[in-house]
Amino acid sequence: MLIEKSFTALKESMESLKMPPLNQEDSLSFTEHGHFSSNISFAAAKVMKKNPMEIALKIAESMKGEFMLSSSAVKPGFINVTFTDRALIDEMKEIASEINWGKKDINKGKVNLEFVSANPTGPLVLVNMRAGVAGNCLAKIMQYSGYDAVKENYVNDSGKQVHNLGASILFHIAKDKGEFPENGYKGSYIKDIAFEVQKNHPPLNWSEENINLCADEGKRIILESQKKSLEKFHIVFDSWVYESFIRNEYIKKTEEYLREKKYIYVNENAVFLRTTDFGDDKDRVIYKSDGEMTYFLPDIAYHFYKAERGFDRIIDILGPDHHGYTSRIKASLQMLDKKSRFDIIIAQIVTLYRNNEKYEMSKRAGDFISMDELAEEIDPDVLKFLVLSRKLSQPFNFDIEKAKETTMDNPVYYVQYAYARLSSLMSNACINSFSDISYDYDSLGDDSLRSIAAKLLEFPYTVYSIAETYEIQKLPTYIVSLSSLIHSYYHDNRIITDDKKETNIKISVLFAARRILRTAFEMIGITVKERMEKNEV
RNA sequence: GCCCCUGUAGCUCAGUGGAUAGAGCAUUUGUUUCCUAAACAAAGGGCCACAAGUUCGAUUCUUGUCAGGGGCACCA
Repeated sequence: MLIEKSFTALKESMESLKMPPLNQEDSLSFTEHGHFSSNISFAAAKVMKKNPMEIALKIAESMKGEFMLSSSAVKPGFINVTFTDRALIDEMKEIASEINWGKKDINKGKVNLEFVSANPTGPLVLVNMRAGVAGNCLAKIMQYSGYDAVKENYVNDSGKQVHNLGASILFHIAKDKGEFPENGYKGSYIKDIAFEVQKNHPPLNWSEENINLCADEGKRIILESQKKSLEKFHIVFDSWVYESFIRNEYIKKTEEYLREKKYIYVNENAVFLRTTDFGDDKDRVIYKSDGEMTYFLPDIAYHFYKAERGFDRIIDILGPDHHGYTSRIKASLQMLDKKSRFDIIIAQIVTLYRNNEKYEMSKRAGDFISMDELAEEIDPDVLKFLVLSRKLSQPFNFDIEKAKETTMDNPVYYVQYAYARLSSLMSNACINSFSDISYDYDSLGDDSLRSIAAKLLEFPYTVYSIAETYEIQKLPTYIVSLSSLIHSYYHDNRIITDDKKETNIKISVLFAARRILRTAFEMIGITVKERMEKNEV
């Protein structure tokens, strides 16, 4: 890859000048001043205590490589490199011919990516959709960047909330029922489940045993429907971990370990964990004074289980309600003394508006819009693109009516249209694969075509950076800006002409652009359309 | 009270320790050629909340102020 070659040239230049070794990748930026820009001279200037401009001049002068048209030092000390057309054309060929162009083939380690992890007590809601789409996308980004990513869903299938679910269901069945359970679930789906359970069982009276039976049936039915909801968005997991399994297999082990390490103490009959030793603002209870276990211990045990499976990195994408929860889970992971890197990403709240009015939601009261219902109103492709375009750590507000009204101006159609235009060109020009294109010429002709070619070089680096920073919105931003270049070029230029050579030159770049678009679409999970169906709006 | 997040164009939001701060929508104007205007081009619109500090340089980092949002548990 050209950018790799540039790094090498930069490194060799700095070595020959006896400059300190610095991480070149950190200093990479893509600007309009060249195909490759670096501000490494500023970093070097700090270490060497010299003028950055002076350093930049030396580096620019000594950088070597036949792929470079020029390398220059500018103003305060930037280094800009411009590639030759010949080198860009060779790069277009690489993109076209290598199926996984840009994908890192070195193994950077195993990653566990946990997301969604909803309680099996009701339909998945909007923030689950947000986290699901983001997690799915992030896993693909990690894989492209050289990581071996495992997508995991944790199911809280035991504990109090499941008991409440069972009681809420049985309430609609048992004749001798009492009051509606405190903290019970009120959604209408509960009645549907109750009806289902009633069909398969003899009349049930109010008893602990029957509550558990209803809970089991409820969990099963809800999990099935959650899976279906996820499938609508093509969210698929590699691994499902059940809390019941963790409770049986890992709680004891974890507790013994923590006790041995003396992180546990008793105060007023309650059992505490010294999370303050690792930065939490207060110690947390793992057994209440009535002897009941809190949810915290199974969660630690679950992370113990994760760490034990040899992941180099563990990532949790959590909902907004876990905001105050991150410091204690991080503390507990440090207690386990595993060397895995551990990151928590909070997927912020999704708030719906209808005609500028906020739509208040409460899951427990049964008043909410599920991700299924939303998918019925708005095309999942549109939702995915919208959701991924916003920073995950920021609250996401949008108006359903507006999202429907403005479909004409929706960015997802914009980018799909760019792809469809390219596909049409390829079929008109009878190009089925890169072998139909000739790459034996030395000029790209004009700057607008050159800038599309240069934009393609950015793609892998955009992806790699997301794998480290989790700023997924950079991918949609990239796709939109590439699409914009394509639309603009398409509008201004006739691509297929009688001049075979010129046609071929244009096609060589556009074929590669189409390749990159396709890879990017697959990463964010939107449909790749060879042609657009005209919408009646 | 304590903690976290946010404040960038009329609106919804990107972005960055550096080279002229961007996009979409909205407004005004112009452009229809392979997949079609679901597109392109141009114009207007900004004390990057405010103030101080850090340095060669801050919209970006630090602190404070003001404003908005979210979270605090022997609930899950």
